[in-house]
Amino acid sequence: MNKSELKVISVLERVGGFASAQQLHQLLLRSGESIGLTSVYRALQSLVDDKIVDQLRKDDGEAIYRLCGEAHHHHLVCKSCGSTVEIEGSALEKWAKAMAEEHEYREVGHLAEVFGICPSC
Amino acid sequence: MNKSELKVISVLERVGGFASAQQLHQLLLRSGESIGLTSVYRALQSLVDDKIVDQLRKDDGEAIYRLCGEAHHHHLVCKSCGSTVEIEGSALEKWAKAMAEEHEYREVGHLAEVFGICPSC
DNA sequence: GCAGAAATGAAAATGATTTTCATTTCTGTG
DNA sequence: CACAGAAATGAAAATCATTTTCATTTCTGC
Repeated sequence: MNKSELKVISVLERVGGFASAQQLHQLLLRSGESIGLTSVYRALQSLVDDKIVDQLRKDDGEAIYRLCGEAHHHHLVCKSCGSTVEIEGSALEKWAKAMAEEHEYREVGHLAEVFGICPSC
Repeated sequence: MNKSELKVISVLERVGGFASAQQLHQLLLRSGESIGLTSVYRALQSLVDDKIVDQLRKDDGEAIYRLCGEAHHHHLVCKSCGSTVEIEGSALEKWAKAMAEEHEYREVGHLAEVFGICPSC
């Protein structure tokens, strides 16, 4: 855990939700920290790898990040307001793995989202 | 509905699942069609606007597309050659339903694909 | 204190996607 | 058919988030 990662974690705590790498960089600069955009990306990458930060994609493809202590998981996305809830996905992981093994696929990844209308919409 | 859109629809039918714009372009060229990458992007954009095609994002931010309204099933997609295998998804269906109920979401649907490298690649 | 390792960031590279723009194809009309 | 305006096409350039490179700085253990 190096300096950049600590800075990024602290700004993510302050934000309390999703933010893009560029936004986080701006916020850090504005609050007086000295850090390069490169280091923000590197820190985020490493935090994502360590499963300290959760990364997903906006519709336009830009990555957004938030703190998340949990293991790999998926989202329940509201079709109406766009709010997301983390959901538990171990059943899904098992399924994806089993399917891939059954057909002898290598380097397997998966993609899953559940859509619906949230209670408040 | 112009020529490019027809070509893109026909290749999407052939693929039967998700594919990126670049993959679709390659497939079209390989099957003897003459079409520019620009036109593939333009056609996809317009088909997405018309809700004929679904667009989503892989983890790396690349957009992938598939025809809407295809019978509901899931695929194991080869990242390298694009070939697909239909896979059994009842475990997944149950999972999606359970997650949605747990969070009181209504009108639930889901998307799931498993990616990997097929045995022959 | 010092050598080697790790971290840093500016600048260049990358790669998907979008835009520009000149050219080609289509469409309807007389 | 001819012809004008509209739509479609695609090559090349532009865009933009992200990654890589690489020279420099900071750390670490001895």
